[in-house]
Amino acid sequence: MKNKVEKEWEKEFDYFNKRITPCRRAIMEIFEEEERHLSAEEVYMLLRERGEKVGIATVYRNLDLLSQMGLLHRVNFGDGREHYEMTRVSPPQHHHHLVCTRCGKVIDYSELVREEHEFLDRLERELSSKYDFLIQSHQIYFYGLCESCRSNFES
Amino acid sequence: MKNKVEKEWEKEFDYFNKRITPCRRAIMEIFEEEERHLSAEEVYMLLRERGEKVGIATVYRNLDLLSQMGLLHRVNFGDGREHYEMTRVSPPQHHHHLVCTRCGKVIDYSELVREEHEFLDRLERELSSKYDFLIQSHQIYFYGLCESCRSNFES
DNA sequence: ATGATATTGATAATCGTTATCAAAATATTG
DNA sequence: CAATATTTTGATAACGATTATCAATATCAT
Ligand SMILES: [Mn+2]
Ligand SMILES: [Mn+2]
Ligand SMILES: [Zn+2]
Ligand SMILES: [Zn+2]
Repeated sequence: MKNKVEKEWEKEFDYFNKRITPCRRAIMEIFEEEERHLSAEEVYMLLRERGEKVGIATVYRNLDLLSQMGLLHRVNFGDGREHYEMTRVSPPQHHHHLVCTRCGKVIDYSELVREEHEFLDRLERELSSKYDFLIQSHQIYFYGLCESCRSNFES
Repeated sequence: MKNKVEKEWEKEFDYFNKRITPCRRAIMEIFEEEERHLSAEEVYMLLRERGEKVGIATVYRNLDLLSQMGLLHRVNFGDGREHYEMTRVSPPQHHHHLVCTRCGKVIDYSELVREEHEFLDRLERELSSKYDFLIQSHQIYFYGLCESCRSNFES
């Protein structure tokens, strides 16, 4: 009886007619374990640490695929490379980002999600009708200076 | 009497101890005329059309400088290159962006700025104190499908 | 003018990402 | 199972945006 516990995301592969390859599974597991934003290069390194032998091109390909499937979120913090993070549905982990423009530090926040939802709902309705635009997702970025960058501020 | 009308942004160069070179002036004028998002390459082309002979490296350098000075906004629509737009203060033109994930089209919107301001003020206060983070700016992106991409949707 | 400093242009280098294409893995068919 | 079709992969070349280098030029302060 191979009653394997199916992970949430496994059914998505069926839906998209994609195979759950060792590489893809490993990438998903990495994002489940590491709870942070990872670049393609970082994912590649973590895969090798696990003993998975994969090419960097495949990592890029699969990060792309997983993003299109909605299993990962692609985020851009302005440092010249893309980062990815897991799309968590249970528990929901809707959040946005504070980005320090000096040191690049990124902080996740999920304050006022209720109010955000309220505001964005209204806004989305407004924009959808006015611009005939189907809104599927949104991202909010705050830019500024983190605590340590402010204290080390001499110039 | 050379009572030249000083532009709003000219004093910023004083403040930052930077010189108003022909290249920098031309770039600012381009952004004043073209009311759109321009990539470095596009700015470079427009400069050459004007007869300004400048190197592409100088364009990159100055777009960077002008952004740091706050005269330009740097925006990223996920197409692999940075774009810039003028920071307009009078009249204030605070706005955000709708990005079509299929064709890349970008729409400026400034709906519900009042409500946005209200909400973001609260949020900023919350975040500033909780994370000891000095917030200086923010950007909101909506991703989805534009009208024409939705109608041409067959697959 | 003289010397110090800032800016520029040409071009090489860097670096993240994508394209290519043959080999390997996996699914489908008979 | 065997034969065939399809998907996925790895190695590596190519690409494209951006940055670094460095000598030449322009501008500033004395
Ligand atoms: Mn995050
Ligand atoms: Mn805009
Ligand atoms: Zn910082
Ligand atoms: Zn579109």
